[in-house]
Amino acid sequence: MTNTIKNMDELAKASGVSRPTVSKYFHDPDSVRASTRERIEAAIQAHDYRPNIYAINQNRKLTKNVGIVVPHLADPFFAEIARAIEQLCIEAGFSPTMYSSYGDAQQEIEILDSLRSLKPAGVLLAPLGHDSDLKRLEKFCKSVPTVLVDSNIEGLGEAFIGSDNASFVNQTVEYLVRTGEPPLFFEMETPSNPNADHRRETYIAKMNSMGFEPEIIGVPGKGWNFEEIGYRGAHDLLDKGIPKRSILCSNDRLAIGFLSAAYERGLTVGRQPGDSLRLASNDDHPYARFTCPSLTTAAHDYEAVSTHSVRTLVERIEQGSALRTRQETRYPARLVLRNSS
Amino acid sequence: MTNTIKNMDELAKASGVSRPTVSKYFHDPDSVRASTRERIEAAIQAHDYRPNIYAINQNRKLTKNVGIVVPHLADPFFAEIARAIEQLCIEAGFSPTMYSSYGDAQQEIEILDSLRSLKPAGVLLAPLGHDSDLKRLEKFCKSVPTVLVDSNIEGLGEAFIGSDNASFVNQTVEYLVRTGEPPLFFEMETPSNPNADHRRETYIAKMNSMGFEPEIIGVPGKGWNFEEIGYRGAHDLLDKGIPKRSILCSNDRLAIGFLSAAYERGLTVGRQPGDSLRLASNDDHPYARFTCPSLTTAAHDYEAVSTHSVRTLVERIEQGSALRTRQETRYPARLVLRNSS
DNA sequence: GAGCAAACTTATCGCGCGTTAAATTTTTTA
DNA sequence: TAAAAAATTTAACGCGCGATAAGTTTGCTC
Repeated sequence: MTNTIKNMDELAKASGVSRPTVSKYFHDPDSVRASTRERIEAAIQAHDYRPNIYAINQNRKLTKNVGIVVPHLADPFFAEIARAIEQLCIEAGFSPTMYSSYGDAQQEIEILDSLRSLKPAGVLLAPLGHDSDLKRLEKFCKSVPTVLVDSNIEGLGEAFIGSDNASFVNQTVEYLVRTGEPPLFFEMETPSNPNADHRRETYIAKMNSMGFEPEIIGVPGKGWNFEEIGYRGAHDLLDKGIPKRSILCSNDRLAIGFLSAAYERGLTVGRQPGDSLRLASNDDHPYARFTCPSLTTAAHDYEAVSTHSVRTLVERIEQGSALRTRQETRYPARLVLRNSS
Repeated sequence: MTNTIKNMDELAKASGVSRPTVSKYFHDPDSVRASTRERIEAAIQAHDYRPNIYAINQNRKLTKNVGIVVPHLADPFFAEIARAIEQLCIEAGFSPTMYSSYGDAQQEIEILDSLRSLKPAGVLLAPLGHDSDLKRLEKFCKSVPTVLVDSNIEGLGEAFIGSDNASFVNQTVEYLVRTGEPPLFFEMETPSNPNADHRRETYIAKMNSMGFEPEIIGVPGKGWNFEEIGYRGAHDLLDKGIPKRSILCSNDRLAIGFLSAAYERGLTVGRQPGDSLRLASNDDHPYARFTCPSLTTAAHDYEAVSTHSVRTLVERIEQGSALRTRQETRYPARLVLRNSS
C-alpha cells in the first residue's frame, strides 16, 4: 500500500532481490526461480508498481508497440477489422495502438511520421488508396516492417492481406444472372479505394464473359459519406425511371443509401414477383442484416484477413524481413443471400 | 540527407548550436532567437531528426499524452464523438490515443491501468456504465485528471459533459403526443448504460405529467448488438399484434432493428394515414437518415459535447484541479423530424 | 556430500534527454 | 557608447532502466 516505490531499485529492495533479477523477471517471469518470482510479485502487488515504459523503451531499437492504421474508424467495416486486429496483437504479446486518418492523406502521413518515433516493432496499415502520398508511404515501409491490409499498393510493405474482389463480384453477378437478369453496376464515379476499381473491372470482365453488355453508373461525390452519395445517386438515377431490374452496388454503404432512396420512392426491392427491382452488394457491412429489405451481399472473411495479417506481421518481426519475398493473399468472399435479391 | 544524426548532441553540432538551446527550442520554438531557430530547423530538416520521445518523457511526471476511452468504437455514435475529441486534442497541442473497451469491464480497467503508465496529462473517459468497476475507476480518477463524457458516474472525475436525456425524451414524447398519441417506450430490459435509465425515468415522469399511463417494453438481450436485440424484441412484440400506434425507442440502434422487423412484417411505419405505426427514437445515429423510413429522432449536440469536454480537460490540466468543484454539463437535444413519425 | 550448473548478486557503464548554475556572448535600451 | 537585458554556452548531474562481467550462492544429481 505504501506507494513510495518509484523505481526498480526500490522494488528490488522491497522484495529482497537484486535489481538485475527484477529486470530479468520483467522480461520473462519464467526466467527466475519460482520462489524469487513469488517474492517479486508480492512486492509488485503490495506497492502497485509498474516499470517506467519510457525508460524501458529508450534504449531499445525496437519496442513491442504495433501501430494499426485505418482510413476511417467511423466506417463500421474498418472499425470491425481494427477491433479484430487489435485483439490479436494483444494476444501475440504486443501493444497495439489504433490510428485513423479519417480519409485525409495529410493525416495519414502525420500518423506514420509520429508512429516512427514510437519505434514500433511493426505496423498494420490499411492505406487510403489513391489519395495516399505514395512516396512517403514507401519511405515509411522501408524503415518499419509494415503489412498492408484491405487495400493493396503494388510492392509496398512486407505483404498484403485482403479480400479477393474478383470473388466478390463474380459471385454476386453470377447469382443475379442465374436468378434473374444481368445487373447494372452502381458505384462512385471517382472512388479513392483501389478495391472499387478491381470490382468494376471484374464486373466488366464477368459480364463480357457471360455474353452481356456491362452497364455502369458512376455517381458523383467525394469523401466518405457513402450512404449519402448512394442515396443521391439513386434518386438521380431513378428520376429517369428504373434502368434495369438488377442492380449491383460496388459496396454496402452505397447500397444502404440506394435502398433508402428506393424506399422513399415507394419502390419495393427484392426477388418477389411484383418487386420493382433487385439489389445486391459487396462487403457484408454490419448493418446489411437490418436494411429494408435485408441486403444480399458478399461477405469478407474478417477473421481470416485479420488473423493472417497479424500472423504475417509477427513472423516478419521475429524473423527479420531480409530474405522473404512479398506475398499477396486474397481471401474469397462468401455470398450471403438475404431479401434484397 | 545523411541520416547519421541519432541524438540532440549531434543535432546541436550539426546546427552549430549548443544542446541546451536545442532542447529549449523543442520545448518552445519561440523561446530562441529567430536566427538560432532557423539554423536548428534547417538541421532538423536536412537530417530528418526527431527527438526520442521515450527519453523526453522519462523524467517528466506529466506528458502531453491524452487518453480517449470509449465503450465501443464500432458503435458509430462513439466513433463520431471520439473522432471529434481526438481532433480537438491535437489542436490543443496534445497527443491523443484512442482506446475502446468493446463493452468489457475487464478491458476498461486494463486500458486505464496501462494508461496510467503512459503518465497522461489527462483522460477523456466515456465509461461503460453499470458494468464498470467503480472502485478501480475511482482510484484511477484520483491519480489522473479525468473528464467524464456521455455517461455520468456520480462524483467521478473532474467534470461530466454529456447530453440531457430528459431533453431528448421530453421532446420526442411531446412530439408524438402532439401529433398522434402517447407512445410506448421500447428499451432493453437491462441496459448497461445509465443514460438508458434516465430516459426511462423521464418517459415515466413525462407521461404521468401529461396524464397518460406509461407503458414500457423491456426486451431481453445482453451486449452491444443493439440492432439485433431491437430486431428480435420487435418481432416478439409484434407477434402479439401492434400494441400501440406510437413507439418511442430508447435509442436509434434499437430503432434500426425495430424498423427492420417491422419491414419484414409488411408493417408501414410513418405518419401517413394508413401507416401501421409511428416510431421515434433518440441519438440521431449517423444512419438514422437512411433507415426505411428515415428515423425521427432527438439529436446529440456532438460538437458542443466534444468541444466542452476537451476545453474542460485542458483547463483542469493547466490550472490543476485542486480548487475547482466538479461540474456537470448536459446539452439539450435537437428534435429531428423525419418520416418514421 | 562432492561436484556442477543454474540462479543470483555486486559493480558499473551507457542511453537520450531534462535541468541547473555560472560564465560568456549578443542584442537592446538609454 | 556604456550599461542593462536577453540569449547562449559550458559543464555537470540525474532519471529509470538495459546490459554485461565477474564473483557468489543455491539447488540438484549421483
